[in-house]
Amino acid sequence: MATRDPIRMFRDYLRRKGLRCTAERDEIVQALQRTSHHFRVEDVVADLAARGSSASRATVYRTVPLLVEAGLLCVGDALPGGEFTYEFVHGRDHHDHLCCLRCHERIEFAERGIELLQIDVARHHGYRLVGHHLDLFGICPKCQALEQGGG
Amino acid sequence: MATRDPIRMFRDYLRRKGLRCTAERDEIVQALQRTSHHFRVEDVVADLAARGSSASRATVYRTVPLLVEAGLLCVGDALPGGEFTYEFVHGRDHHDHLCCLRCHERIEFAERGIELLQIDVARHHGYRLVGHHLDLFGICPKCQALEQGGG
DNA sequence: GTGGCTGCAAAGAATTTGCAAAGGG
DNA sequence: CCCTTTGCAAATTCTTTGCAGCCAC
Repeated sequence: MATRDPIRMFRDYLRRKGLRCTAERDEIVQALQRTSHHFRVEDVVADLAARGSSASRATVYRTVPLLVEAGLLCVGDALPGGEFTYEFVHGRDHHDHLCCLRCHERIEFAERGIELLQIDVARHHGYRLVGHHLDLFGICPKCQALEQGGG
Repeated sequence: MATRDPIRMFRDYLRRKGLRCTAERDEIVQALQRTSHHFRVEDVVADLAARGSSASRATVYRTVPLLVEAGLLCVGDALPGGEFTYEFVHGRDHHDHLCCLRCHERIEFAERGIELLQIDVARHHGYRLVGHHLDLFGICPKCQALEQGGG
């Protein structure tokens, strides 16, 4: 397994960018590993606070964009109020998402057929495909039921 | 051209849901047609204000989620500060994007096969599919050539 | 030793909400 | 008529920012 330590990956990224490796940044990455797979920034803040970490809310907010750029996080969908969800993508197989517009349930799926067609599209345009980002939006079964019941 | 009138599409949606067709909601859809293809909620608010529309900011915010669910709008990228961009989708004129990571060329494409598979995925999970957001990332032919030349 | 990083708390924005009045079906 | 929708503006909530001291390099 080539799964590398995410803390190390982030440090490598920071060094490449001439930024500094700090205890706070390490702690934030550790928090990502403890937090649920799909999470909000506030979840990380809460986790750190509960552990008595020295990393503050502001530092978390300042670090998240770096983590996204480093490839450790993906931006997910938005919650009412404009808050974002993120996904910790380190060391996991690629997958796409099916999201409920109502309750924001987030189902992961991998569809070989779609990926193959993507390769076709890229090739048709002469592109060498590197990656993709696919979100499907819809209404989940539960919310559909509520709808008919009189939601 | 099979493109249906978006106002009518929205009204149909509202009726299906037992919601009401109002002048304000019509005006918001009209504003979408005037606003640039990718826009922010505040752009719509500004457009309506400039026209002296009776639709207020609150109403716009309350209507946008309905438009997304109705399939007339797609959620686009997020801006710093948590603000969203939206995209006005004309019925079946929907398209996805193929982006070059080097030169940021942005090609639009529509691949029926992918869309059909998406419907399958959604159905398999019991979801009613409303929309999707797909970006392919790669290297365009020109940049590939430069690469080999010694980029 | 230097320049980036951090915490704190207040500022800044975007979005939501409550309530009474107006209007669609 | 009943129930949804609306406007207004305050409230809520997420995110950014300014500054002084600390710390990685």
